[in-house]
Order: sequence, then structure tokens, then C-alpha cells
Amino acid sequence: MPVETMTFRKKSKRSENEKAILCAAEKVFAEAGYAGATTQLIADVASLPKANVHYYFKTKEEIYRRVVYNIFDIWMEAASAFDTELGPQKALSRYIDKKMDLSRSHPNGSKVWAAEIMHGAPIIQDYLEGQLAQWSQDRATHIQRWIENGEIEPIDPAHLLYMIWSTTQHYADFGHQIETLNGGTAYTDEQWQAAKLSVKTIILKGVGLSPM
Amino acid sequence: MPVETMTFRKKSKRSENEKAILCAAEKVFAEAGYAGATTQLIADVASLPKANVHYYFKTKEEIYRRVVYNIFDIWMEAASAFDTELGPQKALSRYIDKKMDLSRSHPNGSKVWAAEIMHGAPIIQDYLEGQLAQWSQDRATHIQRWIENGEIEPIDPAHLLYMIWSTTQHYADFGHQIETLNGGTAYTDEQWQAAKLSVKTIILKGVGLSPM
DNA sequence: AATAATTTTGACTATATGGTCAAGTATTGT
DNA sequence: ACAATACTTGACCATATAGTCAAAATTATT
Repeated sequence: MPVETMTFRKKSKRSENEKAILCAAEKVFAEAGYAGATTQLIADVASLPKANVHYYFKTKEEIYRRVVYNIFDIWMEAASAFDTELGPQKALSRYIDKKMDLSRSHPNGSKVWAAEIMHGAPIIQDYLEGQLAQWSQDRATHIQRWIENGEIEPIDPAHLLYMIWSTTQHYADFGHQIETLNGGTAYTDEQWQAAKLSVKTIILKGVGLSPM
Repeated sequence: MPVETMTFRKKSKRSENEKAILCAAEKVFAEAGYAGATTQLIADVASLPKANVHYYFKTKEEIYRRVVYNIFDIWMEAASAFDTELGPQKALSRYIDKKMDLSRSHPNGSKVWAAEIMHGAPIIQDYLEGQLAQWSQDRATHIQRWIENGEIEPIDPAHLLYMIWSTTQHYADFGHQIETLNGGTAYTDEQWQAAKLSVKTIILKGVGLSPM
């Protein structure tokens, strides 16, 4: 067996197990909260003995940090979908679409994120004060310009951003409630499409743009 | 000392301590989650010895149930502010106002509620399937009527309700993030007024109503 | 084949926590 | 004054859990 293959396998094993643990952890943290998530349960979900989990991650907090940072990366990428160069209609539409897609594809990540903020952002306070504040400030400036140019109605940019965040993330964080009100069944593709359209329609119209 | 006064004092002591414990518990549950909330910490916040807490409430779960039910009552009362008889503009305006007021006055309750839903509603699933489903169905019917009468634009009533819930509750659940983006200082009265106005403006305009 | 490095895992430990209890103190009723 | 009821509280216990460890097993390197 060639060396490269063995090296590949070695690396692969480590990264595969780490991935399995982080994936299991995201789910367990989302469903039970940080304190309620036991390393034993994370191990069970990852189909590994508990001691093996501690071989890859020193502490539960380290696992949690990694989970949060993963979400952070995904969200930062989504944030770039808010491309102000495209003008208000396209920029807002695409950003809302992207955020809705994330709520569907990463509901557990969204829940972990929400819990992290609700508990005072012990891990990602730096990000809130740094990158997020900067990003928000930048987008707010551009939104303000749209207002001055008469492209959208005058509204406080910050509240527009909050509305987009809250509404889109609601479909992940409160997915259980939505499912319950949907007769106990998860949204179909068509229902997700309808949800995205509804959100975009109300928000775009709400700032004076023609929907879509 | 007359009997009535003594009886009053006795009752008062119990209800005062219960109130202190539930108030402390709401805060602790909101900040640490169910599993992370220790009876010791609840006791400390309530300025009582831990054993005393267990004298008034048999188990931690019982305290939690009581906290959740309290929030439930408050929210049901707010739900009645959505009075469809008033027509779309007033009904929506008042409901949004009421929900925003609750986010400001009961941020911890809102967080506990959010966590309860995120964890699969172990305690209030019955409520979701019963009273909430019924209330939503009823309001959806009325909203549908507004649409048929041409009073508002055609939108899926469920998504309009979700948008109102998510946006208003965001100011409580993500209050820490909002405060951080506000330069680390809590909203003033004026800022809360502005937030309420922004939310109402976008949503009302979003469904084709003139704001306010 | 022999050696080294990496991974696996059961058994163990220290600690934190929910809950109990009994002995006390205060309050209320007669 | 006395009894009964309600409240207070330090000490205690059983259990759950994060994290350790050493020995075994597997995999890589020479």
C-alpha cells in the first residue's frame, strides 16, 4: 500500500471521527443545551465510546467551541450574499433566500447559535463586537444610501436587518412549533418555497420594493 | 393582632417566597438553560437557603413548569390583543405593540419560552397542539377574510403570524446581540419606541396597509 | 519482521447537584 | 400559657457526569 494512501487513511480517520463527533455534538447541544448535553450522549450519537471522544477533544467546552465556530463560518459566508452592489431588491432577496436555506439545512446550528446568544454569548462575544458589528455597520450605510436615493422607503437599517435575521431564523429555531401547527408534519419542498416567498414578499413590500 | 391580619401574613409569606423563587428561577433558567440552572443558584438569587426552595417546590421540574405556565398565561393575554373585530390595521398594530411591550418587560420569560420550544416543547406540547393551534387557525381565518375583502394583500396568514412572533420576540431573545450592536448599552425608551414603529411600519406596509 | 505511532476502550476518580431529613425557630390558634 | 402549624436551615446522601488512565489493539514506518 503506497505511503500517500496510508497517510490519507490516517488523516481521514481522524478527520472523519472529529466530523462525526462535531455533527453529533451540534445535534445534542441543540436539543439539550450546553449543560444538558452529556459527553456520553454525544458519544452515543456519534457511535463511539465516550473515552474516544475525549481522545479527540480534551473537554466538552472545546467541542462546543468548535461547533459554534463552524456555524459562525457558515453564517459569515451567508452574510456575503447580502451584496449591496446588486441594489436593494436583489441584495435583500438573495440574502433572505440564503438565510432561509440555512434555516432548512442547518436547523441545529441555528439553535445552538440562538442559545449561545441567549446565554450572553460567552464564546462569540468577540465576533459580535467585531465582525458582526462591522458587517452590520457597513450594510446599514448602504441601506441608508438606498433610502437617500429614494430606492426604498425610509426605515432604520438596523431594524430591517433584525427583521430579516429573526424571521428567517425562526423557521429553524421554532421549527418544532411550526411543524406542530402544520399538523405535525415537516415542511415539504413546496411549503419551504412558499415560506421563502412569503417572507420576501412582506419584507420587500415593507420597505417599498416590488416583491421579486 | 386580629385573625384576618395573621392569616394574611401567613399567606403572604408563602406567596411572597414562591414569587421570589419563581422570579429568580425565570432569570436563572433564561440565562443558564434548564439543565444548567442549579437549585442552589436559584436559591442564591432568591436569597434563600436551598433547602427552603425545596420546601416550597418539590422538584426543579416543578419550578420550571410553573415558570413556563406563568409565561404561557401572559402570552395568552397578549394574544387576545389581536382583536380581528378592529380591522387589520388596528388589530395588527395593537398586537405588535403588545408583543414588543412583552419583549421589553419579560425578556427572561421569552427566552425560557424559546428554549422550551427549541428543545421540543416537552412541557407545553399540549398547549401548542391545543390552544395555540386553535388561536392561530381562528386568526388565520379572519386574515383570509381581510384578503378576500381586499383589505390587505394576499399573503399566507400563517407566515404573517410567524413574522410577527419572530420579529417581536427577537428583541427579547437576542437582546444581548442587539445591545452589543447598540454600542453595549440597553435600549432607551426612545429606542424602544423607534423599534416598535419600525416593526409595525415594515409589516403593515408589507401586507399593503398604510403604516399607523 | 520489528518497531513506532496512533487509536480504541473499559474501568476508575473527583466533583457537582437534586433532593432528603431531622432538629430547630417562628407564627398562629385556643 | 399551651399546642399546633408553618417555616427555616445545616448536614447529609445517592447519583450523574466530566475527565483520566493504562493497557490493548490497530495502523504506519523502517
